[in-house]
Amino acid sequence: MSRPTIAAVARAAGVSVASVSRVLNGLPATEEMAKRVQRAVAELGYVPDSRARSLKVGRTFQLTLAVADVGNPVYVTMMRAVEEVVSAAGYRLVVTTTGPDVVDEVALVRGMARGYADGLVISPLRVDDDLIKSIQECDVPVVVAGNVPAKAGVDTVRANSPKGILLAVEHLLTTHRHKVAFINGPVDTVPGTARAKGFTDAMKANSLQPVAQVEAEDFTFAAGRKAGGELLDHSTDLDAVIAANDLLAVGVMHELAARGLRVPDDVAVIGMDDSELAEQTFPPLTSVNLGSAERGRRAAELLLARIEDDTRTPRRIVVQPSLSVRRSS
Amino acid sequence: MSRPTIAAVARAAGVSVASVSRVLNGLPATEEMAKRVQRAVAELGYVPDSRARSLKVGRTFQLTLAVADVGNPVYVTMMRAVEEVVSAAGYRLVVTTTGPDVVDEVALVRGMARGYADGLVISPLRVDDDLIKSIQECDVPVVVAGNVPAKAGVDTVRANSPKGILLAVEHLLTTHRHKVAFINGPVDTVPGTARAKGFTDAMKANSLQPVAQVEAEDFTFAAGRKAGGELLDHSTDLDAVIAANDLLAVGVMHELAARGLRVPDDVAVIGMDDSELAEQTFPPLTSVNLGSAERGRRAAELLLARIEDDTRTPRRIVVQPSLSVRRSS
DNA sequence: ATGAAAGCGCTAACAG
DNA sequence: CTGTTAGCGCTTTCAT
Repeated sequence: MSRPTIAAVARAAGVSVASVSRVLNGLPATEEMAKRVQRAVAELGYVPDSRARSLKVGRTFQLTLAVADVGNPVYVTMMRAVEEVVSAAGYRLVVTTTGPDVVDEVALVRGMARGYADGLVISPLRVDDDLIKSIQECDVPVVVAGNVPAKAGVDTVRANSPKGILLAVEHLLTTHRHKVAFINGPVDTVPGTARAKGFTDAMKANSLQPVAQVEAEDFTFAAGRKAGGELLDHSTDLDAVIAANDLLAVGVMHELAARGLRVPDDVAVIGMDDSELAEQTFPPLTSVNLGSAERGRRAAELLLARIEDDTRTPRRIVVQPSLSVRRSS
Repeated sequence: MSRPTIAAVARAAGVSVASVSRVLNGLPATEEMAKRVQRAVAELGYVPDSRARSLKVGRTFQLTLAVADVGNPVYVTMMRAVEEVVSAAGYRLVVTTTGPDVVDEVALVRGMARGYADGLVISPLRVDDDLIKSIQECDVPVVVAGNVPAKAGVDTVRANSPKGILLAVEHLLTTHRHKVAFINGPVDTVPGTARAKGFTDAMKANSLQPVAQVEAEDFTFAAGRKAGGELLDHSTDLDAVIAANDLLAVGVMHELAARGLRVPDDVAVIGMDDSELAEQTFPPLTSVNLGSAERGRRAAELLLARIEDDTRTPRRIVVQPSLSVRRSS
């Protein structure tokens, strides 16, 4: 038994489909009319078909947030922020996972093209020309939470991770830590590149020589632990490590513990993202707050604005970092 | 400039829209025809409109997973499992958040009714008659990952948390811990109820007297910490605490540490869910594995099966727990 | 093998 | 204020 359509409701109420549609959309109608329609709707358990509706009006009232890995706590912060903004604006938010590969990101943007949602916020791990092209060609607005070249002409809101790393390095100096190592994620990713450069610059700016710099396989806990192992196999003389995100940081904290090194007494550890994990771990993790919540909020606002007016010139927002000092440093 | 439609492609290729549709859907056509269509598609950058398509064929090839809180790591485990199964079956998975209230859950199921997706896996925190009714009336299949009455006649896959708690209690006995307290989440939730009963039964079965039983405000880290504080304010003589999920467990671990109590030396801590957080925290958390991954997988399979055949009798799967012993106990 | 045309369920002119 | 009707973009008979 199939669902009732608007025609069934109209028949049941003894009115035209147009009138049903009007009542449902709050357009002017007599008391009497509204009553009849509402009763018929209730009786039949009628629910409008969102596809048909959006096919006609051209909008789905759905927005998509695409992230690389739902297991990364930084994304839950961002998700919460985006959700808050878009639902206040009357949109439903759905989240999808892209995975780590560009091709999947491109496929997502392409597929988004028609009908799935009215807009997309994407936080890509890797960016290439294909991705940028697919974003430009996408017929629904997309804003990227991350870094793409200015000439791409797309709305972006990104973090300032070099500045964030500078904050971390300076904090370490303040606490008399000079022998600092860096655990990065893959350098062929957008955040990986930015952080590699940021670390190098920050060290140079403070006339510090890096103890070591190791590249984890991805931005996960397991990779962090493994990279921490590699680091400690080679460099024993260090008193601080900065990790490219919180998951990585927690991974090295475990490896440190496994080798009998205490945090922060022997080695200070600083993460990045200041995600919920940072306060949940033990000791609580000092972490560079890259403004994930604000980035999510701003990205959502940008998206909403562009849906409103597609002709506005693309904006590039960068949100500034701060340091959340906890007990690991 | 609006997107090309199938009509534009047909015009560009000098063929009929029907032929374009056929080629795109892999139906028989001459080489020549296929070539022309494909070139036109490529030139115009044509992407089919999924709404129009699904309006016609009645399917969206999209499935939805609805969870209460994306910040709860147990859901990421489940999400990953669901994703794997449904994407292998050619569906796209989207995730939405319901929040903690039943009304929102109901609204979601109702709204799902037409056009958003071909099916729904929902993991409800709270269940009432309205929710069950909306699930039964929903015109797309929905399977619930959680506990609803058998008479509701819906596909479910749930955990056996009483059994899980029994495992935890027995493990504590083995390690000579007898003074055990329980931190539960809200008892007006599905998992809260099950776990309250499970704890009481497990203690009774082992002739143990609970030291205390406190109810946190929700299943979050912050609530766990707060509840831990309440617990420790009143009960000083305890050597183990079981928490209703990992987030809660980590919260009490922090409160324990704040009061100078060591884990596991002074107090053993056991969580539930065996989420990624359990191995990330320090010391790594012993946790009852409630089979989140398997539940996700089975739920997805059930959904797929029901989409295939809506007449099959509802199944109720329960997956058995195991204990992941780590260093916190 | 291909084209013409009907229609999926809905909204928005346009009449009345 | 209400009803009739033309499509939104697509797939799918039904002819050819």
